[in-house]
Amino acid sequence: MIILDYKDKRPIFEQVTEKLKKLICKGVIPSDEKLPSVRNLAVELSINPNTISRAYQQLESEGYIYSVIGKGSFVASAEDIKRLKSTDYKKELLSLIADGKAQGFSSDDIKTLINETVKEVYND
Amino acid sequence: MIILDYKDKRPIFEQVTEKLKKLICKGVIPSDEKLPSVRNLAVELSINPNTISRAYQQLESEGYIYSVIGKGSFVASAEDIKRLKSTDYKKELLSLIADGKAQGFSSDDIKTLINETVKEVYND
DNA sequence: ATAAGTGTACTAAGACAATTAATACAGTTG
DNA sequence: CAACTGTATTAATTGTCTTAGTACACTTAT
Repeated sequence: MIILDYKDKRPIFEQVTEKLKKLICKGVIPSDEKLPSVRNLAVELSINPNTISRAYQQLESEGYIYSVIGKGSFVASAEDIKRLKSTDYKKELLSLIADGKAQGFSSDDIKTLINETVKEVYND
Repeated sequence: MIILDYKDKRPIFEQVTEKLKKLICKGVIPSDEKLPSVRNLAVELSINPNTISRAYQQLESEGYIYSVIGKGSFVASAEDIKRLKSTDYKKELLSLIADGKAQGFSSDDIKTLINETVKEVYND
């Protein structure tokens, strides 16, 4: 389900956090579904359970999952995930477009670039 | 010209690299302009010359500047900067839009989100 | 020529974060 | 009761960042 990249210089717990987040956002792990246990995922990825725990705590602090002692960790509700996806994506988009403006791209420059890219990605 | 953020957990050389890159992309430091010397910028930022040197080498490896022993470091040509800005920006845009698609946003979803954001940023 | 200024390279040391290992606690489930 | 959950703590290790110091090769101005 997850493949770690040891060439990547970012911390492992951050990679795990990000990859789980993407799996959740893509719907691969549906809402209220149980995530692998801290210990099981640690074995699967051949890393320490503490590292998985840290990733889970990060995801919980961001609202993507909730953890219950004795039961496990679970993906947040569909409404929560939908809201998080939208706000997170908007935030990234805003940052990128603001950067573009700061670098001198005009409103039309940006729109053109974006339309080209959307066409590429969606093949239409 | 540059202010370091010691709350930021990223390495200092990375902050310096990024901030210089933005200054170059914004045209604050024009093409073929001489950058501050490794030692001068180190004094100005109260950090080690080695750290500045590492940032300059990073920028050179990406093509944003060129360094000459005995002379100094200089911003790349206008054509090079223009090309780098465009390709780098396209790369980020492509990554973000591909992510959006992977997360289930439709072509129209994306376009709507983007148009809203462009309006916000450019106030039109 | 000489001095000062340029980027670059190398080593040693210290600081810090990430990771691991081991153990323990509190709660749930069958 | 036994096996499983997430969480917490401590100690040790590892790797990267940063600094300090020194040195080299080159350019520029005096």
